[in-house]
Amino acid sequence: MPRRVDREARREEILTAAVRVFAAKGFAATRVEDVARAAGIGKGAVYLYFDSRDALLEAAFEAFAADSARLLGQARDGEGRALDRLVGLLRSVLATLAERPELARVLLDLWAAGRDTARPAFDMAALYREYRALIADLLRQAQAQGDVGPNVGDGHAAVVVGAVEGCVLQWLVDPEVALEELVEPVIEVCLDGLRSQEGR
Amino acid sequence: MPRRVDREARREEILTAAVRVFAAKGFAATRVEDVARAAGIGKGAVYLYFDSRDALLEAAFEAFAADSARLLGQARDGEGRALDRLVGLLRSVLATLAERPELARVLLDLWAAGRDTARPAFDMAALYREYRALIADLLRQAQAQGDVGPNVGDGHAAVVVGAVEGCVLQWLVDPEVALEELVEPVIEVCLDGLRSQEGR
DNA sequence: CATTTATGACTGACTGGTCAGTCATAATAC
DNA sequence: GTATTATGACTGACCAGTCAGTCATAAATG
Repeated sequence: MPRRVDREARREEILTAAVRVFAAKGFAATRVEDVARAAGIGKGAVYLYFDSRDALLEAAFEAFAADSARLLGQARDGEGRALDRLVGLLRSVLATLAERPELARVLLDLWAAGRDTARPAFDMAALYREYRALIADLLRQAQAQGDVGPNVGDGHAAVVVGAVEGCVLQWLVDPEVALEELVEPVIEVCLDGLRSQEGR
Repeated sequence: MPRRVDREARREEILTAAVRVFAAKGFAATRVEDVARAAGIGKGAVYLYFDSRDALLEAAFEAFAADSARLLGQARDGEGRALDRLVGLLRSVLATLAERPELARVLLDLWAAGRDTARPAFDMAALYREYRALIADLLRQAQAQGDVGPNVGDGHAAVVVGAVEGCVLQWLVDPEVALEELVEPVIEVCLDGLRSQEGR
C-alpha cells in the first residue's frame, strides 16, 4: 500500500463495486459489507470515502445525472435540424444505458428512493423535467422548421421521454427484452406513429 | 372482538392500509407495525391474515395483476376494429392507474423488488410480456385491416407499452406531472407520431 | 544503508438500535 | 367452556456505523 492513495480513484473503485452489487441484489438487500467485499477492502474503508450507505446510492445517482447533463448538452447545442437532434438524443440516451447496464439497473432503486421526501438527494423528478423541457424546446424548433405538426406540445415531449424510459423499464425488469432492438421502433413510433401512411 | 369476522373483508382492509402506507413511505421504509396502525389493529393481527411482510407486497402485486388481466381481457375480446381496441386499452390502463394512485405508487417498489430472482412472486416481467403479446396481436389485426403500416411489429408493441409505462413513471416520480393530461398525447404519438403530416 | 519515527490507509470486532415474527394472554361470542 | 379473534411485549437476528489498533511505507537521522 502506497502511503498516499489517489482518493478520487479509490472512491471511484468503491462506487463501481457498489453499483455492481446494487445491480445484482438491489439497494435494499445490499449490505455495506457486500460492497466492501466486492471492492476488495474492509468495511471500515468504505466509510473513509463515503459518509453512509445512502451516500453510495446518491453517488450512483450523480453518475447518472452527469451522463444526462452531457447528453442534454449535446442535443441542445448540436448542429442540424431540431428533429434530427431529437433523434440523436434518443439514440444516445438508449446507447448510454445499454452500455452500462449495471448503472442502469440502479435506476430501479433511484426511482423508488426518489419518492422519499426526506431524501432530496436523488431528484429524479428534476432530471426528467429537464429532459421534457429540452425536448419540448426541440419540438418547438422543429415546428418552426415545418418538421412536426402544429398541435404538438409539452404533453408530447413527456410521451417521448416516456417511450424511452418505458422501454428501459421493460428492459430492466425483463432480461428477455433487448434494449438495442427497441431503438429504431422508438424513433419510428415517435416520429411517424403506427397508423398506416399512404403517402410514404 | 366479534367471534366471527369476514376474513376476506378484513384481509382487504389490511391490504388497503398497507398500500396506503407503501405509497406514502415506500415498502423499504414501511414497518409491519405501521401497516397495523394504519389498519387500526395490532401488529399481531396482521399475521393472522398475511404470512409475512413480503406477502403484503405480493398481495398488492396481485391486485395489480388482477386489474391488468381484466383490462387485457376486455381489449382482447372487445368489439370494433383492432386499432380502436388498442386505443381503448391505453385509455383504460391509464384511467385505472389514475383512479388508484396509491396502488400505482406501489409499482415503484414492485419494479425494484421484481429484480430479486429469489422472489418469483412478483413477476412484473410476465405481466409486461402479456401486454406486449396482446398489443402485438392487435397490431397484426390492425395491419390486416389496413389500419397500420406494413412494417409494424413486436418492437412497436414494446414501444407502446413503454410510452404508457414511461408516462406513469414520470407521474409517479414527479407530483407536477398530471397523468390525465398525457392520455391524449400518448394516443396521438402512438398513432400518428410527431412528424408533420400534410395529408391531414 | 540501517534505524528510528511518523502517519495515512485500512481493518474488523463491537455497539446500539431496529424490527420481523412469535406467543402467552385476554377478550368475546356462542 | 370452548373456539375464535386479537393484542402487544418479547426475542433473536441483523446491520449501519464506529474506533482502537495494525500495517506498510515514507521521511528523517546518523
